[in-house]
Amino acid sequence: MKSMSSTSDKILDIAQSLIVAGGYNGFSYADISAAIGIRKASIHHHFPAKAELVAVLVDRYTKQAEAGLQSLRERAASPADQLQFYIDYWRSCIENASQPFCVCAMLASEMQMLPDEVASRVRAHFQNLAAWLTSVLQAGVEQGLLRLDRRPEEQAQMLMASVHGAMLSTRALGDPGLFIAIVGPEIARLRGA
Amino acid sequence: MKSMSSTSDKILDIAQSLIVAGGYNGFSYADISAAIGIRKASIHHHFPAKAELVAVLVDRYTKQAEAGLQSLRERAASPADQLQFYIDYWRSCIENASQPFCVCAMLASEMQMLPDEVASRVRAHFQNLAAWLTSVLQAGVEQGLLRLDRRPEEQAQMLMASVHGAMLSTRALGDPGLFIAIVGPEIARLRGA
DNA sequence: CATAACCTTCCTACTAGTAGGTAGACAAAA
DNA sequence: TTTTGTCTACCTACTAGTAGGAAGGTTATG
Repeated sequence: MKSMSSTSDKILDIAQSLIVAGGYNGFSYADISAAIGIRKASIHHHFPAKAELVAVLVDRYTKQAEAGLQSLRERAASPADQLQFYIDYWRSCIENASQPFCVCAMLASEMQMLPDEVASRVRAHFQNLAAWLTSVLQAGVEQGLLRLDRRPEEQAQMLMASVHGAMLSTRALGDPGLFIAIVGPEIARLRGA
Repeated sequence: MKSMSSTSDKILDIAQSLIVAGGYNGFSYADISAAIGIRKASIHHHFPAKAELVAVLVDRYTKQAEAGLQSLRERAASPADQLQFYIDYWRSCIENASQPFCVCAMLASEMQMLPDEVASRVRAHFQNLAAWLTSVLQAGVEQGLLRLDRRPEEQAQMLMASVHGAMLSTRALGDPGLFIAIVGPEIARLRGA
């Protein structure tokens, strides 16, 4: 059994952290090469083109996210707790700086100049996340645990925007605590103020 | 009387629209050159280095924004109306595609790899905007026109995040109507549900 | 007035360095 | 032996930035 991660996984890991830092145009094959001690040409062996690399990366990210959200749904007792765990996940990512921004949020800002194969996947992730939030909010309403003043799908979009906007302000102002200061009250209000 | 804009203004105009589309690393002197029919070297005459160009651009943007927000404060009758005009401004920018994203929000996402002279100015813009929103919310509370369930400065950060997040979702999902669908209810709730 | 000096703006032509990407050799493993 | 992964060496296109000069206007001086 080889528990070490494969080269292509390492490439994707580094590329992901570089994208989180600077977006699609903010990294190069040379950066990855330097980070994992492999030649540029070897990266091209695994991922012939940059657009393809990022498309695979977003696919992987979306799958991981979907699995995480799904398991959250199974483990967390109530819809309210599911929301809480969701934002707690991001809070810890931001506070320990392991991943201070969502890959797809980062790429979404550059949407207009992303290769089609990447842009469509980023859009899909937004749809997935909105759908998950919608269904959690919906369930919360049905169980009488959440109080919404809008339709679940609208409220889901509002919440998603709040989360992404909070990441942006956190980064712009360099204050890790700002994320939870923004998103926390939003969740609290949904719980029924 | 010369009503035509100067070359350096044209350079900044184009650079701004290119940054809105693709961020700091998403444009080059060659792009500007092609857009306004001037050689690259001539752009370097006006702005010796890219970091300087963008720093000047952000200064100009911040001044324009500050002037706009200030005049909004003087013209709009109530704090509630001031908020409404603020989001209406962005709604029209997004709907007619004249400027579908805030320059500083775009740059903020790349914060970690921005030259210092740019990063500090972007941070300043976030502080300015937060301060303006805070004071408007504060005034709304004092006049009994707005109902906040948090301190004005917290509520201002929440609103700012909502606006930026709404821009991001709008872009990611390619749905211009999404902006107002997200931000509208947020304002409505502040007005007192 | 004439003219010399200067300043601004733009140009052509260039540099060093980096981008993504390719060709082919080599070694090790299946 | 064929496949897989890595390498060296290279390519073309593009990056920011520089050197030096031409054209035109402005200002100072004779």
